[in-house]
Amino acid sequence: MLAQWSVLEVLRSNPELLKDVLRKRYMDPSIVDEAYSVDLEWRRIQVELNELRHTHNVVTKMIAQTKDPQERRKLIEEARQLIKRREQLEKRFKELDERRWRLLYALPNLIEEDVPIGEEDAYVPVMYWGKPRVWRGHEEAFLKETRERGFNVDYEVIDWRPVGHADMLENVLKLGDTLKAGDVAGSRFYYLFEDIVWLDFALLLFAIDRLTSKGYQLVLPPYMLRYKVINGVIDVETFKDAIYKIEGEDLYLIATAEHPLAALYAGEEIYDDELPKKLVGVSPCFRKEAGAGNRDIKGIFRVHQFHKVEQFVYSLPEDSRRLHEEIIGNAVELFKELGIPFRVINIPSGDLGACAVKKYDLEAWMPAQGRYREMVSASNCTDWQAFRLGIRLVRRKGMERGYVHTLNSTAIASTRTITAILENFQEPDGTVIIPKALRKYLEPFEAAPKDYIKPRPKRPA
RNA sequence: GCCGCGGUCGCCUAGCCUGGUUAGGGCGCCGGCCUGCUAAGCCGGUGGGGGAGACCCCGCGCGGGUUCAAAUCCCGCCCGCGGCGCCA
Repeated sequence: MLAQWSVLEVLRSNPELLKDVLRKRYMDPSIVDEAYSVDLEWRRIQVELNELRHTHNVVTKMIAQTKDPQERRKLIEEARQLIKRREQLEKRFKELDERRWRLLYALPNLIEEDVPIGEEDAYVPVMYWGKPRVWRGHEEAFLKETRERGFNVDYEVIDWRPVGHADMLENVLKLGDTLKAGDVAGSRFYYLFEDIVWLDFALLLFAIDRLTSKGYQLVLPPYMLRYKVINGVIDVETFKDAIYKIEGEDLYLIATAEHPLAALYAGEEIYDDELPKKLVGVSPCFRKEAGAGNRDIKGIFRVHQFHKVEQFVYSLPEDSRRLHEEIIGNAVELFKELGIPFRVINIPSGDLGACAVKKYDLEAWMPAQGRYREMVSASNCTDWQAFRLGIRLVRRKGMERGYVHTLNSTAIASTRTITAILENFQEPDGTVIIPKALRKYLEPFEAAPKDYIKPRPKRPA
């Protein structure tokens, strides 16, 4: 009993606690009872089966040493009888084993003590930053989200209502076309043109530059993964609602670089002196958005594909809390540099993904919508992914074994960040001021915009 | 896509043809002994699971099959290397 998964340990030692976790996540806790009894039965049968296997092994070895043909025949007959019994038990064990794995795979991670308990709206803001522009009509809602939550956020009241990002793209700047994209690919797809495309790449380079400067290692991962791998990284819900499958092949499009980055050390052992391993991945992301219904149907806030720079960290169990603060801190720095007003919230138990024990979201203020919207999500997955992917930790001292912890956080998601820029840096005449931090990444290109994006009379292409 | 060869413990490798010792050896790593210190040397450990424990089971890319018995034989798949073909 060496390397053990924390959830399995709790299942065995304190199933009531685990049931409580499920309840806090608004999941059916009865699965815990089932998993508990199946695991118990599985262990019991295993003892029995191992004994049978042992006696059979003993007889088999005797056969090998027996020269006398008479004696041999007798032993072989005895072995045959043992196999009959063994096979019956093995059939039961196999069923039980499959059922056990299904149940274990359905269990969510534990929950960190400081996670707010409740459904979606029970989130707790932990910081606000920037001086949001608040249209007069949104002032009340804004104060509700700030002052009433105990944060006195400095803001600027404006009398003109900013144009929403979708209209900005489509009708003011005329640098996006979701209607044509709808014709050729479907809703939630888009064409972007000229300045917006430059902006997309500049944002990615900006995030990559900042993170690699901090020592994060740059990775371009595969954009597709096998079932076995992707199943180790995400939970059923995400699978169902987010993942595209390649027809006729055992391949799935990644919904984020987190998936292939987590898989990078699948089935391997990592020595404690190599940790933490900090990675920054860049990739397109493909999402079905199956559960989204008509939410955010306009524009490019919630789309089937976008680019993202992702932070991913492999850590020692005792360091994962600190590194969780670090990666959300990195995202905070990026948004401060961009000058986009935001807040960070602590996601409540009911809204946590199954893999995470704790999650922070960074939400940007959206002046046209009059509310904060998710830009970044930072999760501490502890050993949940590592267990499923078999990423072991080996401690030099005593060669003790366990599982590493994994953490992930968005750095920049291109389209979402663009929506925040289009709304926050919009002037009354429709011009969009480009954040100074991006200048460096636009400078080398003659055709790229530098200081602002101007409205156009018509779509450029 | 086709043909050939290969995949063994953290890494390298033996074993496979010809089924049956405890999967042997080297390196690395951990612990101990020795030592004034270092080097060297010696002993043990170094995949997963179960059991309170003595121990036991499983594990040779993955999944099946044959057999009393499979790393070894057979079938399918995956991956790698070489060759051929095809394509940008």
